[in-house]
Amino acid sequence: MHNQTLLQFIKSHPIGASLTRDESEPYSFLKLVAKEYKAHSIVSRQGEVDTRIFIVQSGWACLQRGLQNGDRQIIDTPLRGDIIGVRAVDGPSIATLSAISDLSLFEIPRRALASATLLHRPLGNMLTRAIARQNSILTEHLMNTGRRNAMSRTAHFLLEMEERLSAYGLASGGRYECPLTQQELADILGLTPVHVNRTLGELRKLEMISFKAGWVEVLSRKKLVALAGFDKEYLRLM
Amino acid sequence: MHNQTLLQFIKSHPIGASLTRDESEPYSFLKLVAKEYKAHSIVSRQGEVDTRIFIVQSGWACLQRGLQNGDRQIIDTPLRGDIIGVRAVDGPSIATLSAISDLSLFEIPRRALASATLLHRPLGNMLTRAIARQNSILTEHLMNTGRRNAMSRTAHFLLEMEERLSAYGLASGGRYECPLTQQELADILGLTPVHVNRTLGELRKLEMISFKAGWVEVLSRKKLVALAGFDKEYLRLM
DNA sequence: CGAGCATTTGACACGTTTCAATCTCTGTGG
DNA sequence: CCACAGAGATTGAAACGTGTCAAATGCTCG
Repeated sequence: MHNQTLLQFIKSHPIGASLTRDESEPYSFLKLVAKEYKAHSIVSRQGEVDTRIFIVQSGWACLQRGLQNGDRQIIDTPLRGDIIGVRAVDGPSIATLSAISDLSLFEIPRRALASATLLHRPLGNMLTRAIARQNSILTEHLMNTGRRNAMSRTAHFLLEMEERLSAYGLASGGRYECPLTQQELADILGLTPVHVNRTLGELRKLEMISFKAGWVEVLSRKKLVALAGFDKEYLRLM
Repeated sequence: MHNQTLLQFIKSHPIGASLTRDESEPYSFLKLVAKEYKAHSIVSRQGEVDTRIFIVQSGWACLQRGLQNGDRQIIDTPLRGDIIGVRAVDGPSIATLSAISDLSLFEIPRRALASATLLHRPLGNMLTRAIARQNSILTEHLMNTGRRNAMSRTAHFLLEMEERLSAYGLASGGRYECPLTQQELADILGLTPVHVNRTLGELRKLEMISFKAGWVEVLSRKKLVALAGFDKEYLRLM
């Protein structure tokens, strides 16, 4: 099923489920229409004004910000259920949103979401919590680039992805599909593609992880968690 | 004046001012009491449950997160008007909140803020925007540690602080008080104190900035902005 | 089958860290 | 009011992790 109402979405969302008590559905008119994007296509460009809010229905998105010299940093890879595009003000976008894999997005005009918020209080609550969680994720990402070396940084990221995907049943037995190229991984981790390659090789040699043909498999969670200093608390949804 | 109501605060806040239209003040009972903390004291510890929300009235706060090996990353240095402690869930805190300078904080139980939100819609709106702005700041911080070298990273941070302080008239003529030690700067920038020292020395030699005796002065904004690739758009409040 | 992109590997360069010593403040007690 | 203690700032030399450049190999899709 590709289309649904916002209320249906909220109920199905890990954050929203616990918040939705009354069933008045005053804004069930707010239909969510899924829009499909091909892998590598651009949804919204840094610097351009875009007042839409997106919610990932399926696929891997990519939120990145570029420097003048052409370097870029990938801020996050939003996955199913993640909300994108909540900016404080009606100004140009801070980052570019694109599709890593084929991507399906719900699209809501910011204004419509704001009105819906006024009609249904838990929605605003949910929004706030969703952004607060993004904050946690960003914080940990910052820890990564600021204070962890290539090995534990990479390990940490791969564990985070597994945890986030698990919340939607998209990972099992430590195995998940990951369409990221090593170049993209580098832009996430603040490293060079070459060094990412060596790091992955090292992790493979230590039998901690396998990453090939678009699939990641955690071989030794224990070793990996120790190396990364990973504590999933920051990802908690409820 | 040290104490005020939440409504008064919102009206005086750059974000809130534009949002507050009706004057019904249904929650004027929500008194903000400023609490004073000595420099270097700890307000709230990483890993402990703390359901308070803080708003900086004056001074420099420090939000940091520690690694097992003892390293730490300073996530942000909240300044006047900044809101701290909005976490998605009632779990242990992600980071430690402490005082860099003498610090004055408003303190609100999360629950009280949530109720106030239900009574006065613009408040929730303001909260959302405040967190969204933190998100922008975090994003840029991530760019810094991920993709900028020591020189432009340092330059960028010093420009950001000037911009943020300016919003409250706490910087003028490119000059502002900055109680940060080089050790703390290092933990913000993801560098070593030694290297921060060399970097500041270099910036001084290039006549871009002066930083001594707790005061920062931008000597050549033009050169600094070019070096940092600084664009203040991400800090916009309204 | 070939084109083009992603991965892998090697050698070397460079930015940042590490370790250790010295210097400069600033506040304090005698 | 001066001397001292302790923290922060500064400097140097060497080590180390990551980046750079370039070439080779392996995939995947038309």
